[in-house]
Amino acid sequence: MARIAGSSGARTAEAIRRAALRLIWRQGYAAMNLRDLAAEVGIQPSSLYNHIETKQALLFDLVHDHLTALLAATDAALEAAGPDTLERLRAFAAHHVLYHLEKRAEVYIANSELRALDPPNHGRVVALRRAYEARLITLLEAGMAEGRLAVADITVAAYAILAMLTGVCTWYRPGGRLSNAEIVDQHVALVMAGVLKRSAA
Amino acid sequence: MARIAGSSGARTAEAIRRAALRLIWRQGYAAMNLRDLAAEVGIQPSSLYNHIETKQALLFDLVHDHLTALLAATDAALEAAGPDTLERLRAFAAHHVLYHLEKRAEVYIANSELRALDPPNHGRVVALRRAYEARLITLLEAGMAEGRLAVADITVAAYAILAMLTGVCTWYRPGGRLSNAEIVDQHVALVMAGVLKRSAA
Amino acid sequence: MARIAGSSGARTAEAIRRAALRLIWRQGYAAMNLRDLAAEVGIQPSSLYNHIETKQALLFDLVHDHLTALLAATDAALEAAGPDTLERLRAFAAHHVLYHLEKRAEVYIANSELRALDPPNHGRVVALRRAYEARLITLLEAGMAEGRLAVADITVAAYAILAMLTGVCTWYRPGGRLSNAEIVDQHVALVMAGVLKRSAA
Amino acid sequence: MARIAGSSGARTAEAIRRAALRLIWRQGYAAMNLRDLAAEVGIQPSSLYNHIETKQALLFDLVHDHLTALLAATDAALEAAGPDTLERLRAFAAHHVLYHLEKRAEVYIANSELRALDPPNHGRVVALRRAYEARLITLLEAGMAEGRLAVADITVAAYAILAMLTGVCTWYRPGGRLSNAEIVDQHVALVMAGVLKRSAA
DNA sequence: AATGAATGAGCTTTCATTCAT
DNA sequence: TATGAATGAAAGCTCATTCAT
Repeated sequence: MARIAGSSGARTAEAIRRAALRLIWRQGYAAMNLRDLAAEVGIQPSSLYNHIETKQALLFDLVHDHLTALLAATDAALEAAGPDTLERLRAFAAHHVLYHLEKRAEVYIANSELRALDPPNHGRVVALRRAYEARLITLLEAGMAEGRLAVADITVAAYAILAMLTGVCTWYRPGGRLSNAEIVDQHVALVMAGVLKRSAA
Repeated sequence: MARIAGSSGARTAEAIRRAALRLIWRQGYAAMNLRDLAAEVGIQPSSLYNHIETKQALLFDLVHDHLTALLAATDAALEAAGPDTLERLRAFAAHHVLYHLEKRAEVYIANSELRALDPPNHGRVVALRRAYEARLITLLEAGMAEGRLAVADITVAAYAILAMLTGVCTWYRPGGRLSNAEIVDQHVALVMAGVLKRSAA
Repeated sequence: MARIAGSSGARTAEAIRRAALRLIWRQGYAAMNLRDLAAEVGIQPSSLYNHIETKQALLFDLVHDHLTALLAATDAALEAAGPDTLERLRAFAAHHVLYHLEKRAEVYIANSELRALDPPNHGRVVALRRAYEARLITLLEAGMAEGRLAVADITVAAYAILAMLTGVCTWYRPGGRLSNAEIVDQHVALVMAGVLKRSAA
Repeated sequence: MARIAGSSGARTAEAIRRAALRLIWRQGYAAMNLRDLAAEVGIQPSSLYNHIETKQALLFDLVHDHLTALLAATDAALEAAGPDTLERLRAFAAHHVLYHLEKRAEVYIANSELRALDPPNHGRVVALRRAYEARLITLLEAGMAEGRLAVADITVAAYAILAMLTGVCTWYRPGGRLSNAEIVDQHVALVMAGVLKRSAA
């Protein structure tokens, strides 16, 4: 008899990814062990290998898939924001914060476990990150060219902005005092206040 | 690395701390192993135990000593800045960035290896971190009370600012295009632009 | 030793127990190391952990299982001896010697490695030992109450008898000059001569 | 200035022996470590080597000195008992128990840590033990020759008696319910009752 | 797809011992 | 006589991974 779709196998694979995400987020890649991962999923360690290639490949998949999805979602948000540079910048910041609020584990891992990737995987992931950062740098360059933004150094500003926006992952707890929208708005405001030419708001 | 000739105990202990700092920074606490640490110092793994209690105690010492030193240096910088709230805020931001530029390894470890501390050590370190964050929160509260700052939420602003300023550790490389002073100035400007009430600059 | 071909898990587990028994008997628990144990069984040291929890748990299992089996076998022997107190006492002594001749390793370990058990395990084993000693003490009390035994102090007598009977483990070598039956008989005779009231033989 | 007799050095050496005796008694030779021994004495581990040659030599000294002293004291007790075989046997048993009550640690170590001695040391100690056992065997042989004792096998009887008398070390606690004299008397009685020819008491 | 058993490499840590001071 | 620092060997145990079933 044929295996039904969404079968136990696929469900197990997805459970492994979810559990790995959580464990690596909390403990780090090196500190996570496959025993604990298997236990979390409710299978034996050896059974993991029906679904993953190696521990390293699992990490790469998680990071790679996250960055690919982030890039696609960002491009969609910029598209939706229309052609105006400041609108696109606001949209970038808002989307970044919101996405990062919702995918804290993925984000954290993609940032902090880069070093755990072996060289070939590392290269591919760094390329994706560069592509993402380029979205912001392009906007800052456009804003400068249009005379509507004022930053001393575009690269430094881009990294500072990304650091600030990403920082939300560190302290955010769902169900906290502030709504996601409030958090997003405040961060967008901080960014825009930091980069806008005084006369251009 | 070569054996440190005529190494007194104190010199070996310091070499261990320096090497551990570097290795944990690059690889993370869990991924660092004591064989490599010993090799870096030029001694046998068992000799480490003449100078450290355990790997865990070594991590705690590094984090604890860093946070204690940061707190002391920050208080000195604030003292030197005089009584004006905005001056003190600028001094805090400037000092934070400069200190973080110079102690990137310590900072990174103190931030990202908190989770590797066992519960008693974790508690003591978190208390120190809270004390440091309180320095900034106090300044923001004072600025708000004086009507010279405008932020929607002080806690969120504090964490966002700290995230941005600390982010410098991620990308800074000594000998890069910008001087430390330029990096500091730009970050101070970004912070002040973000929090100043428009009429109060 | 050679690899056990087609070893099922249970067979390996049993081989580990047998080898551990022998090694601990000869060298003591602290002096036995798991590398040697594994080599004796014909597996790698890490493979031991598919069958034991820890070295300490292995010791506890050996001691606990021995004492449980000894208690059960003793009760069966007493049952078979019928109701007469002196018959039961003879049966106890005979069974003790015979069992100890055949299980010298288990006995020795249970006696001399008590101190190597960690506190919780130690407590459980001591309770089993007390239960065993109580079998003899009960018989001596009954014999005294019936006026057929004469000992100055029942507890001292019980310990002295157990020490004497157990002492056989120290010097017995299978295939020696005396048959097991002769050794048993002589020890029973020594015990009975020591405790019988002169008029009651 | 000359070193005074009973100087700190000699006192340290004696303290080491006393502490080693206690630790080996409680934990066994293999489980005792020189760190703990040094701590017990109040010096650093490396300082032990001003007083002992090796851990192994320390064990040998303790065992050897004990057996030598035991032999000498036994011979003195037999001498004092006069020429009568039964008197000498009673004296032997009484002396054995009393000596063992008072030197429980030494006795235990000499019995159970034989296996921890390396071959040359082991041989020398076994010779001393044999010499001691020979004292009892000689008495039993004499008693048999005189027709006053009745045992099935002299060697078995000797080992059984020694096991019983030595067993006192296992359970004796100073300050217990019975006086040393009572314990001694009871054991002497058990021995004599076990070996006397019925008509010869 | 799942598993129990095995493995080799590696981990942190302990150990008895040495030696210059 | 005492010690702090060093060491090589070894300890118990964990790890990611393999493979026959």
